[in-house]
Amino acid sequence: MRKAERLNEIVHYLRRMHQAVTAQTLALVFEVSQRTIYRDIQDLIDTGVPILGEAGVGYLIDKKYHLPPVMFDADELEAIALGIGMVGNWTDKHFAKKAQSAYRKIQATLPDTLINELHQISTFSAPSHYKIPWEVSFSEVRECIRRKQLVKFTYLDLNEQLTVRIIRPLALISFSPVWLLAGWCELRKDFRNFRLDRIAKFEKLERRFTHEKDKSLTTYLKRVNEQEETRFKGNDCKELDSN
Amino acid sequence: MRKAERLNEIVHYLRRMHQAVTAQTLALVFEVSQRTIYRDIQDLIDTGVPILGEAGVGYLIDKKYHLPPVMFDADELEAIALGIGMVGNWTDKHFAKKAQSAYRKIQATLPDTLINELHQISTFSAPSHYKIPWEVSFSEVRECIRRKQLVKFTYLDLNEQLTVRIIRPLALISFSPVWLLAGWCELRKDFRNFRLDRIAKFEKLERRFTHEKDKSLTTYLKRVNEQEETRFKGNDCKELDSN
DNA sequence: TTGACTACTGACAGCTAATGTCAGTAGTGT
DNA sequence: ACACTACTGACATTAGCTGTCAGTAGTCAA
Repeated sequence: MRKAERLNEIVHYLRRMHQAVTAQTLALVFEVSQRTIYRDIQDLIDTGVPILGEAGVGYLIDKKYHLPPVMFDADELEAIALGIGMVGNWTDKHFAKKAQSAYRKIQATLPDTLINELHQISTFSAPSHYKIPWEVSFSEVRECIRRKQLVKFTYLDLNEQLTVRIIRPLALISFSPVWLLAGWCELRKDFRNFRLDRIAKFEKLERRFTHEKDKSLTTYLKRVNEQEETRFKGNDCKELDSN
Repeated sequence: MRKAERLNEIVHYLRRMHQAVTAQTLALVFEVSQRTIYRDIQDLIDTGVPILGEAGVGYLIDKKYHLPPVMFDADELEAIALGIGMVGNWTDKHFAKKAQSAYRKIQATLPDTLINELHQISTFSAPSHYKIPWEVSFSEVRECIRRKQLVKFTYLDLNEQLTVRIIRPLALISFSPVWLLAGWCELRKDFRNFRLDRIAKFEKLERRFTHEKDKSLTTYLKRVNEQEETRFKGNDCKELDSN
């Protein structure tokens, strides 16, 4: 069953990438050897999937390729419902509402057989008492990220030092009881994380910033991944705090 | 390669036929045993293809069940993605996989305009260092809930007392760093919560239980809600532990 | 032109997962 | 009651999937 699944996934993967994808990338994503990817691609082409391979470039799929009808299974529904619930418990009202409306849209398309499954869902998320409250508006921060708008705030670091920061907001990261705002700090000229619950006097600045590769989210995530790989586990949350 | 191809062909075959097709027919057409057909159909259903099987009749595919002809907006997509991420970080591998595959199915139906939004998602969930590990298999517990199968285990309560419990498992509840198994305790003749990380020697019993209203999840949830309303906030997790 | 990067092929050993057989349970329609 | 069907479990066999290694050839940029 592994192969059949993978073939499907490869098609989906290629469809949602807009650029060429190399066999090496696919091999990493699907955790198989490149040789296997080459065989898979060949099999897909043999069965009529319009994949184009070019040496030195990678693979491209013709978007027009038509996919078979698909539905969620019971487990997938349960996973989605749980995810929606967690979002509701860990973000703000606005975001929770969006999660709910997405969920309703999904429900609306379900056939009767699956609606019954919904009533049997037995995995929930409860609002946690461990939740650490924050002052800044979650949705406001998200808006600044979207609009590439510089933000300014005072930050109380774990050494209880107060500093004023101006940063390019890049992402909000849920780190269990706390939320982190990841950004490029204009003061330190480097990436930094800030705990939402330690941010005060949050304000949007008029100034927007433009995409710069070495100050982008992609670069940041890449760096974090590299760090993860080269250190042992068992650290606590403190290390993620900024200074 | 035979199987992957056959799975595709079966879908197309069922779509062409407008009446029910028996497993025997499929077995003849594809020159495999009926047993293999049954397995294939199961695999297809597992991946979300809406095939309906009826004893005495045969198989039908429902063409209506194309996935959400639904338009999500950018926020909804972000909320779903975040939820899926949280599920991945807080449950087990099996469940996380299901969440992922659901997400991919949603992605597969998105029009190009929305696919661009996916690349701009900036709200994530990081695997938490606060996560408290548990011994029992998350998926195994879920299976017992589904199958209404009694379970037995030893439980270490917060007073460090060890007891052996036999319960009707009703639901898994995420309570931030810990997961709780909610159930009807056959020993105490009442509803109880058990922290997954304090459960040991988990075993499924042969005996199944039948639905009894006053021992059901619905009743339990109703009771919890009533309790919530009549007490103040600020309690910590201890109260949810059982004894 | 060179060098880096890529697609692609063949061979082979090891092993995973697909398959058929058999035997049984349970639902459907006549 | 009966024929017909979907569906499940166990088990031995083997087909085919996989990784590794080694090599050819196309693409692109400097």
